[in-house]
Amino acid sequence: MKISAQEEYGLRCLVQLANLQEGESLTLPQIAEREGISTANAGKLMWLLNKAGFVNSTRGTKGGYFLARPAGEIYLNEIIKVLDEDVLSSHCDGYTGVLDTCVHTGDCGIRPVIVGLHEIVENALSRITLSQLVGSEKSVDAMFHQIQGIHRTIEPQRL
Amino acid sequence: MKISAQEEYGLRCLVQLANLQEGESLTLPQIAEREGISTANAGKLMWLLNKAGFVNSTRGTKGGYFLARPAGEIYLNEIIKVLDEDVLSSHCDGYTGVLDTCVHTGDCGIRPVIVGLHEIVENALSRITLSQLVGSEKSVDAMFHQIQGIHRTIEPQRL
DNA sequence: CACAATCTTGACAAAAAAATAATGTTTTGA
DNA sequence: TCAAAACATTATTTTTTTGTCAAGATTGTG
Repeated sequence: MKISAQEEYGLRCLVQLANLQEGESLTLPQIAEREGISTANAGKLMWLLNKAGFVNSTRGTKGGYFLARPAGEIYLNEIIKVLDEDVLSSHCDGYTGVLDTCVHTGDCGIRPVIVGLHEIVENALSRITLSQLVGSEKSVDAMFHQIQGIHRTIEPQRL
Repeated sequence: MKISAQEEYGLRCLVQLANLQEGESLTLPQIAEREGISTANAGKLMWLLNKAGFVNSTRGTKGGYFLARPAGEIYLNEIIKVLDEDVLSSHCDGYTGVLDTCVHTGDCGIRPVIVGLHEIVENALSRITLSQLVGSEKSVDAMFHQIQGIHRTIEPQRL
């Protein structure tokens, strides 16, 4: 179970915009440089996020991207759902092996686990807004664990 | 965030073996048929699971696969870690964009969220054994939610 | 012992995802 | 008005993930 490239980079681009002051915006080359991705890739991601209503843009010189809503009102579960194209709702159609429909269509012992995991993740993400990701790693870590009620004994560090 | 094909099919194959009585085993064609996947694919998955120590096999006529340990002693988090190749530990090296290292190596605001999500999932999976997946969908669903302490108002159903 | 059933393993092909390229449209300002 | 800067959209290429194939190795059976 892992985060896709689209989720990772899309979220990171949004955090960049969440860092801006009212009235400011970022161009594609600026976003691309700040995240270490290509301008073309940034363009595609922002196009997606624009279509989904998370960001707005203005064209022409002095143009750029900015959040369509206050960062404090954008929850991570909404973002992930768009960037991941709501993968749960098509799960059973996606793993049918060589057949047309999954052999476990009737009564499936692992489906509750898949659904349950997604519920858990969705639930965790639905408690976090974009604005809560703008601080330092340490502060975000503390926020996350406070909200989720998990306690850790070691310091967060590079993986 | 989604389950990979390897995780899905690998887990399903293990559940098939968990259904067996002591002394029984399943051949690759049998596993393949029961899961609706090709024999070749089943072979690859079982090879992986064998290497990881979850199953044992005997060759020749009357050969086949069986669990290396009692199903009640095999936890889902161990299985997923093998089938997913422990993706968390290489996360930061995997999303470096066009650069050699991630721009957020020093202080990263979203890393705690990624790590935290994996902790949550890992924690949920570490409470479930293979033997708990052998029942009906309804019973597995009840088990899952009882263990995780989550309550749902709607019935589980096909996605 | 020979043969058939079975697992093992590495190479290869197909499909999906990700990234890039190309082309077009809009806006600003000299 | 025209050129430059910027976004918008679709097509193409590249990379990664999945799945398949084929040749080899092992074991049981008659």
